[in-house]
Parts: sequence; structure tokens; C-alpha cells
Amino acid sequence: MSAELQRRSSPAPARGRILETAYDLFYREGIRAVGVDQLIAASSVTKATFYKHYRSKDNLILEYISARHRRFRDEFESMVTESEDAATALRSIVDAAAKEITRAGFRGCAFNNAAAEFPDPLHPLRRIVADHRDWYVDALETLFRAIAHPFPGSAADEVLLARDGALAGAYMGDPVAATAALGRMVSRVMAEAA
Amino acid sequence: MSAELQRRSSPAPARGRILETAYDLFYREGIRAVGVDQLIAASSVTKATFYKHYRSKDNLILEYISARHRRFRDEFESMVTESEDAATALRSIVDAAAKEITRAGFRGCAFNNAAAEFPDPLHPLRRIVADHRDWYVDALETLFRAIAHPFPGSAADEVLLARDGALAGAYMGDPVAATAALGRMVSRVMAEAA
DNA sequence: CTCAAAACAGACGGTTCTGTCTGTCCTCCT
DNA sequence: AGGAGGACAGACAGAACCGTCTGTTTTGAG
Repeated sequence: MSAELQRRSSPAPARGRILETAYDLFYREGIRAVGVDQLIAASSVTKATFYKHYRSKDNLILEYISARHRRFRDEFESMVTESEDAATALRSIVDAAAKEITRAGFRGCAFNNAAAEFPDPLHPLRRIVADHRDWYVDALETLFRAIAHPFPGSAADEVLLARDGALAGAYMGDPVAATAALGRMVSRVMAEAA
Repeated sequence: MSAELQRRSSPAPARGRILETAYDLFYREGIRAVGVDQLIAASSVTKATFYKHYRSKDNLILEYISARHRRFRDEFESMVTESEDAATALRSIVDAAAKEITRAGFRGCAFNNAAAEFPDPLHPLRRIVADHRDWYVDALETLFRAIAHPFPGSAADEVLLARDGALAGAYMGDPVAATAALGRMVSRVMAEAA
């Protein structure tokens, strides 16, 4: 399908611009808080174009959270492949989380914030979030298995929990304390592998 | 009929009913998602009464999050006073978190969800949330000091982080894994005191 | 019995939001 | 040269939202 679009010099630039704007605005201001009018104004797109590419705002929301997952997964996997061994990969993953926390404009976990706005557990967005987390914990478990951790599944759960807590705590309160506590927690989990 | 009788006794029964409704609805469905019309219908109150007691929805939102803090703090302190020593108090606090996670209708941390809907860090709600967390980490540190933990401040940060991660992870994904990981993380922290 | 306070009932205005529609312009391909 | 498709521009409908308003009913106190 991308071959069809790529045939042109600019492969539907408006569509990508809209998603990129949503990627930023939905995270910064919240999903419900961002209206379609604001979205099209920030994308320099007209309303007709918006509804041509994304049939509804709800649809764009799903595309937004899917894009969040894809980008996160890509960065995760590039970190893994660029690391010499699984131990350094785990460390760089934790470092990346710590760096994100201290980043200007950090506003917590995009998946957590999105899920908070959709109470219905059967909403498609919630399913995407749950799938994202399933993928994530599996990927972590693979790394822990590679460093011969005695309980790779538990270790993965614990790192996921520590990271979740660090993002939430840093957004709501003290980023410094959250970052430090994250480092200590993960160090304890990894020490069990030695 | 019982509502009829209760209306006479207290000074402003309608006010309390509105706050109680908000306490439930804002948590269950989200703050922005709940309109004033829905709120007054669920409270069996008229619009004039609503705006007499709470001058605006924004004002009610602040009362809501303050009430969340008060109730949480009261339950925390009653758990502490009912425990024989600080160690059992800490354990009952973690048990309470685990119990909340598995409760039907659990929808994550009320403070986290509320903060997610208000991006402006200077919004009064964010201040209330930050104050709540300051109080919480102080209270935990006091308990760790009581059990002679070598680093009570760090231990408090770690328990707070583990609890935050457990609530977030249980809401987004796997409550069982989150509860188990929470228990293991807290056990490690408390083991340092022995 | 009377009166003030409080809650009830619901219309209304003004804004905002999502989504549809008509029509025009530009660009690329044949 | 000409036709088709994509994007631009913006009006419009319908609903939901917040907040104000005018009245009516109920209740407890003097």
C-alpha cells in the first residue's frame, strides 16, 4: 500500500502532518482537551482533508496511540541491537527512561495518560495499550533471560513496575527522587543475575 | 425515605451529596468526561443548588481531589494507629494497595488520573496532588525511621515508586503481575532494615 | 401562622465540539 | 491541452457543555 503512495514525490504529506501534530498535542495537552479545530489549525490542514484521511477523531486517537507504540518499540529495539550484550541493553533502557523523565515538557507516560482518559476497558485504545505492555514485558523478559537471570519473568515485571512508578511519580511530584529510586530498584533486580 | 430524613439533620446535605457523587463519578469516568448536568442528575440536585454550593465545576474538581487526599490520609493514619508496630503498619499499607488493585471497578490511581487531565503544572489541582505526595512520602519515611531502616528517605521513595507502578500497571495491563511484583519490591526494601 | 432559607424545576444564552457539505485552486499525469 | 485527484477555504447543522436566570415548593424557627 505504501508503494502506491510512495509513487508520488510527496506521499500524502497532509496525513503525516496530522499524525505528527496529534502525536505532540495529544501528549502535551491530553486527548479530550485537543479539539479537531485545534488539530487542523496546528497541522495547517483543512477540515475536509482531516476527515478524508481519518474518518473520525476517535480513529485518529487509535492511530496516535499505535504510533506511540511503534516509535517506542523501534527505539527499544535499536537500543537492544546497538548494545553489546543484554546487560548493557537493560542499562541503556533504564537510562533512557531516566533521561525522558528529566526532559523539558515531560508529562508522564503517554499510554498511562491515554488510558486514564478512556475508562471503558473494552475500548480499542485500551486494547492497544494492553498489547503494548504485553510486548514490552516480553521484550524485557527476553533480555533478562539473556543475562541468565534466575527469574526472568519476575524481573521483567519488576522493571516494568519500577519504570511505571518512576514516570508517574516524576510527573506528579519529585522527578529527582523518582529517577534515583528507579536506578536503585533496577540495580537490585539486575544484581540477582550475578 | 432515609434520604428524606437525612436531608433535615445535617447542615447542608445537598453539598455533601454532590461531593460524594463527584468522588465516585470523577474517578470512574474521568473529570472532563463528567458534565455538570450528569453530576446534578446523579446527585438528585438542581443546577441552582449546585452552583450555590460550588461556584463552578473547576471549584468542585479541587474539592474532589482534596477529598480524595483527606480520605486517603485518614485511612492511612487509622491503619498506622491500629498496627502494633511500624513494620506491620507498612505491611498493611501494601496489603491495602494490593487489595485496591484487585477491587472491582478499580481504575488506577485517582491522583495520577486527575493529574493526567491537567497538563498545566501550575494548575491548583497539580499543587494539591504534589502536596498529597509530599505528605505521603513523609509519612512513609516516618515509618521506615521507626523500624530503624538505614535509609528511611530512600526506602520511602522506593515504596512510593513501587506502589505507583503497581497501580498504573494493574490498570493498564496485568493486575496479578503488578500485585506480585509490588510485594517482592517492598519485601526487598523492608529486608534492609533487619 | 408567618417568614426566611434552602432546594426544586427547568428554560435560556453563549460557547465549543464533532462531523458534513459546497465550492475553488493547484498540481501532476496522460 | 485537458482531466482527475488532492488540498484549500469556510459555512453549517446538531449536540453537549457551562453557567445564569426566573419562578415554585418545602421546611424549620419564631
